[in-house]
Amino acid sequence: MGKPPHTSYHSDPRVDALVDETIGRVADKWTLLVLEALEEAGEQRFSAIGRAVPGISQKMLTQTLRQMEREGLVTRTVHAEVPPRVEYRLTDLGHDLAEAFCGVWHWAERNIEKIEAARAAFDARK
Amino acid sequence: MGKPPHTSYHSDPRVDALVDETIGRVADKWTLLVLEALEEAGEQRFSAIGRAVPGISQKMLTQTLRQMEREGLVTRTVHAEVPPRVEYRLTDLGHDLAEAFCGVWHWAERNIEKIEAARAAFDARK
DNA sequence: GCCAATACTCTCCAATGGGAAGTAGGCACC
DNA sequence: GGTGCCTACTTCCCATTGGAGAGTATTGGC
Repeated sequence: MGKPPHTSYHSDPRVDALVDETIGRVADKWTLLVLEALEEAGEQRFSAIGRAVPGISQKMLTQTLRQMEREGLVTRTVHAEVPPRVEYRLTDLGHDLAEAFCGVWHWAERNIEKIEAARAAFDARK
Repeated sequence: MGKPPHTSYHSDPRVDALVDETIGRVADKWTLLVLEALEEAGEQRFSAIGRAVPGISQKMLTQTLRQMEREGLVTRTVHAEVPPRVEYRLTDLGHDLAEAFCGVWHWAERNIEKIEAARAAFDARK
């Protein structure tokens, strides 16, 4: 659909496309988890974020942080020391996004049991 | 981090892990976009969803819908007709998730310009 | 001189995703 | 009565992505 009339506040397909594209870049697992970690702990250094997001590889952490920096979600501050220290902090934009995702986080918390049940049922049926 | 004391309502690492895992399965580009499409248009058939989510391949649409069905986000109704007709509809759980993501959608709408500006600045700098 | 610490960066391999073609199954048309 | 046609998949092949793990740059401390 090019999105039907419906009760939307806009219907500009270019805006829709842009929003979709933005969502596509922002709504992936690692971005969301890193966002969460930074929102909870404030300014953090590279390796601390890595510990806060279990399962992420260094490569993906670097990549995710770079992308987030590019989108204006985090700032990156390099301290010229040895050993090196690089700190990441959410921008206002990043903070707003974290708050927007907060609802999803709560949804997940609230519904873990329902989801597990749905999966068990689905797996049993198939 | 095992998540510091902080003002959280829980601190059970197993719950955290489960939530992370759930987020990981639910927070991907295609799931979010399909969720959006179904939330906007109500019950929809396979190919209509495909048209509503520009860029998705049939394979990913099938896969995403199956996974969403498994998580209990959508119901799948097959009408034994020719040509076949399969309709997908959000469950209450799926509807709640769509509402939770609503904030993200609005955030994207509100901040497209800031994001574009941040990207332009980043690309110019580097 | 050598090691430790940190934030990457690179290389190799496995998994994922897109594109296009194939499948099932019954009805309409010639 | 064979030939398409319609729709929701499914399969195959190939390019891209992601993970594991090793390598790199820097410099103060032993």
